[in-house]
Amino acid sequence: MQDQLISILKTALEKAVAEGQLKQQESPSIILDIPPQKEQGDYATPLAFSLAKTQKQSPRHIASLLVTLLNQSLPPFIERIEVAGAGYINFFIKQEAWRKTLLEILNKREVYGQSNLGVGKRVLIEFVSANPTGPLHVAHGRAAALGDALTRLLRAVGFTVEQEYYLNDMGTQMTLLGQSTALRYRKLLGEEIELPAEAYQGSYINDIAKEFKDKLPQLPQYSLGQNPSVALIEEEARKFSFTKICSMIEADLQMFGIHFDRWFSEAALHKNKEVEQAIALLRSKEMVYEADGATWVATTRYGDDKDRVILRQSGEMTYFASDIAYHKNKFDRGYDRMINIWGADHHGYVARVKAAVSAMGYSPQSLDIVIHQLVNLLRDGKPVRMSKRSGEFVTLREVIEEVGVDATRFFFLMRRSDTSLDFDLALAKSTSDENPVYYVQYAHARICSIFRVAAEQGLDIENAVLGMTEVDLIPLTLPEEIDLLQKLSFYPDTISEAASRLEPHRINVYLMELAALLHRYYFKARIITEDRVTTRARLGLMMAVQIVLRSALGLLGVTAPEKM
RNA sequence: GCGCCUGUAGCUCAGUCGGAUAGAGCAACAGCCUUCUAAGCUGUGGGCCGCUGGUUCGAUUCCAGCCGGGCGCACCA
Repeated sequence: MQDQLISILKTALEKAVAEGQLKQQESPSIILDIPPQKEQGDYATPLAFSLAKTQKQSPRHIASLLVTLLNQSLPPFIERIEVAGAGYINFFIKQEAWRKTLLEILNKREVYGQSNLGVGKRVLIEFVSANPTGPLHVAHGRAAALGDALTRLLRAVGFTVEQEYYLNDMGTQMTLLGQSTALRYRKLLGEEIELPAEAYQGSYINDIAKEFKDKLPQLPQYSLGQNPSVALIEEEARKFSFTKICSMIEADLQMFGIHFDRWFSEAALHKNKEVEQAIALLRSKEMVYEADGATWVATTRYGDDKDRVILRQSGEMTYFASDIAYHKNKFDRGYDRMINIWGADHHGYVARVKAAVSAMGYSPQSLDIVIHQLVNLLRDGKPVRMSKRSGEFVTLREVIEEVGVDATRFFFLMRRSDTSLDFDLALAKSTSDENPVYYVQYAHARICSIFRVAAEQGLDIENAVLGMTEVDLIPLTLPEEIDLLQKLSFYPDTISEAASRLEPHRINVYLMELAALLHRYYFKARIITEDRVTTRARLGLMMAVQIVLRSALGLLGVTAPEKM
């Protein structure tokens, strides 16, 4: 519908130019709005205002000129077009047009709303990528929900999307992890040991150490009756803990409904000499220099605040060196787009990574870095204190176990990612009208319930809807019905917008609006009436709402329950 | 001090590629269940869109400066 309006407006513009009524100019982007008042029509465009300046004519004049031209060949779905206010062009749509939309939904079913904007394009989306030193906590959950919803959105508009988790499986923190487990292990054996402050403290380390204790005797040193060295224990503990924690993380994600296509190992980058190659590439671009005993990349040349070290005085590589190699690897895999999802605590890295990408000769425009702000976990409005140092943080698993996958996902996605998020556990769990998840799911369940009652009365829904034509939908004339139809017709636009702006929260907002209209309608009118013709039309409408609710919930990874 | 994000109703937030009288939920108050699920619906009140200036026919939206909040500013990960 919107596309058609835009295209007839374009035609009218061209005509006006051809007839000399308007000067030739760059075709302006045509914006369609919903007027604030019903009397102002179904759609409106402020096009005349934006033309007024370059055309040196009053908006009102331009608007009436365009309306005259539009009226010369009015498409059948338009009732009339008016000039309003200082120069708005208002469109009044015939009801039959809405009926066409409904039929389209009933025909397309779950593919309604999808488009092909991204067909043939491959996207790599990297998210979560938490260090494998402990279980995922709530902030990772937001990243996980976001990455997965973006994946679903991008797939809905035709992109081929791969999900990847970058695994920091080497370096200081892995050493520290091994030491932490080893210390706990030795404590279990009765040694008197103070745990250093920097060691990982969580109780999960203790659990891992217990398992480790059972496993360690299998080492050859033991069978030979020798005592293994501390270094060996730490090395074994590192490998063991890493494997354990990775499977913990994977299990948590699986519980959350997320399965990565690829776990990308940082260690593999080093093993395959890719870090060296990336540095060599930068060297060839004369981006690398030595100073103060370290090796630097001149990222300031590409807009970073300061140059960055890649090889420390000690001879060790920094993580930034791996990151450079990782991004080189991504670009070399030939994706059309790459998306990274990072927490706000990493936003300082955006400039340096983009700089490194540019410096290697790749296009930084192909890389989107989505930053999400942190999560404030609340219970009944009061903050839940978290401290990673003491190991007392709320894990994603705990949240999911307490409030469920659906509510957790919905809450994480409800807000724009660059605003901080209040997540109230008590609210997410409550089954009251304060809780938007249930509000939306209830709308879906309600429709299912209507269908069950209809079925009891011998109405075959599928049959009733199958082969429906416009004529069958004529009974849909209530304002609440038109509102629903109109909202349904915006679904494809909502998806494209959410996908192109990488903003899944637009789907949450849409869902709440659609659910509100459904609930309102439910109280205004009975679906199943004595009148077979009306009943059939209304069932068709309910089916369309159900299809869209289910589809939109699906984009968020939230289920659409049949019963509540 | 510098950088990024943010400031909209009492609270939590939509809206912002400049456009008509700025929206929703919650909270408050007043109503609605012999009828397809009341996890719902209806109504009322509630706003210098942080402040100041600039650009514009028009600014909550763009720009600059200030003020407040969050997060970063390592040869840490």
